[in-house]
Amino acid sequence: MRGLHSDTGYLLYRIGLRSGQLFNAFLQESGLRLRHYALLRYLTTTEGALQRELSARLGYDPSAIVGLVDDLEKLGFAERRPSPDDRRSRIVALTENGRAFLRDSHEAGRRATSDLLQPLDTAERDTLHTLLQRIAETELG
Amino acid sequence: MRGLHSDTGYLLYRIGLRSGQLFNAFLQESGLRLRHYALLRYLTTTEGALQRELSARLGYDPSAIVGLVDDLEKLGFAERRPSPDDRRSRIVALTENGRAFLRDSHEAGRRATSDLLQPLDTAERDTLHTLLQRIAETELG
DNA sequence: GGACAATAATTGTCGACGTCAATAGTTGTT
DNA sequence: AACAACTATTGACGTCGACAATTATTGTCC
Repeated sequence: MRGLHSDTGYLLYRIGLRSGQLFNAFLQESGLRLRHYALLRYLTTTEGALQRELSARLGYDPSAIVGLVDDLEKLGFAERRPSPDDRRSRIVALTENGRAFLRDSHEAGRRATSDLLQPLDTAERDTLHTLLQRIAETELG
Repeated sequence: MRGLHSDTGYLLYRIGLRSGQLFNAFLQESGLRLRHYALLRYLTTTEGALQRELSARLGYDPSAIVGLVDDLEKLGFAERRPSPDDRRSRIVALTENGRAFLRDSHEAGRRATSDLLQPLDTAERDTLHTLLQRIAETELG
């Protein structure tokens, strides 16, 4: 029996942790964390999303979404709007400030991932990305 | 600008979290967690390791190693032996019970990873493993 | 139409985790 | 002999992810 590094699942766990650390390091100066950033970037794909939807798509607990949107609202990067057809729901949407922040930080974000994938050449990175996306589609929805 | 799922680093982060969850689920009945399991499996690769060495190889803080070895000692899966040439150090080694536990749980462990990698065929799993190992060598030592 | 289940957001709690500072005991150096 | 470096340990702190409970609102069913 060999060490755990022979196990793909464990490698994913370890490298995933490291990747989160790199993301958080690049976000540090902005006062955001990876989860805020993920939420912001998800908002770019939609006009506005219910918190419920954010929870499902990002894989965070609904209770976690509350605090994240609170923080983003305080920074002026996102806002809650009342839903026209359901007074329970609130629609979360990017603000202009949020869009500007994403534009400015885009390069730094790419660099975080690029650091991690440094040992791989371009073709290998593509391969890795494709394989991971297949897993993500099945496992994370 | 697209969502974060287009970013390989973020995918690694998300899938890594999921992998850790699957491992912990399979370990639940044994009372261990992924970190204990990783330590146990590392011990199979060596006659005995200083806690300092475990910290470096597994990427856990030295203070975390203390608690993990405590737990494993209580369960009888590992033991601390005095180091002959340095009274500061303790050598951590697998016990016979520890070896038996690893034998018994080996299949379940493989299944946890196999579940996660289900969307991939054998060749793709090999490819993924190779790429991850390249990253791990550079990033994790 | 009225009772009741289901849903959206929120609050609070809990254990696990990663990081860091501080300490005691031991060794190496000069 | 004095002092720096190292090993294991303890303790503290903030973050993170999972869960239970609550409030307000909507949908369903008889």
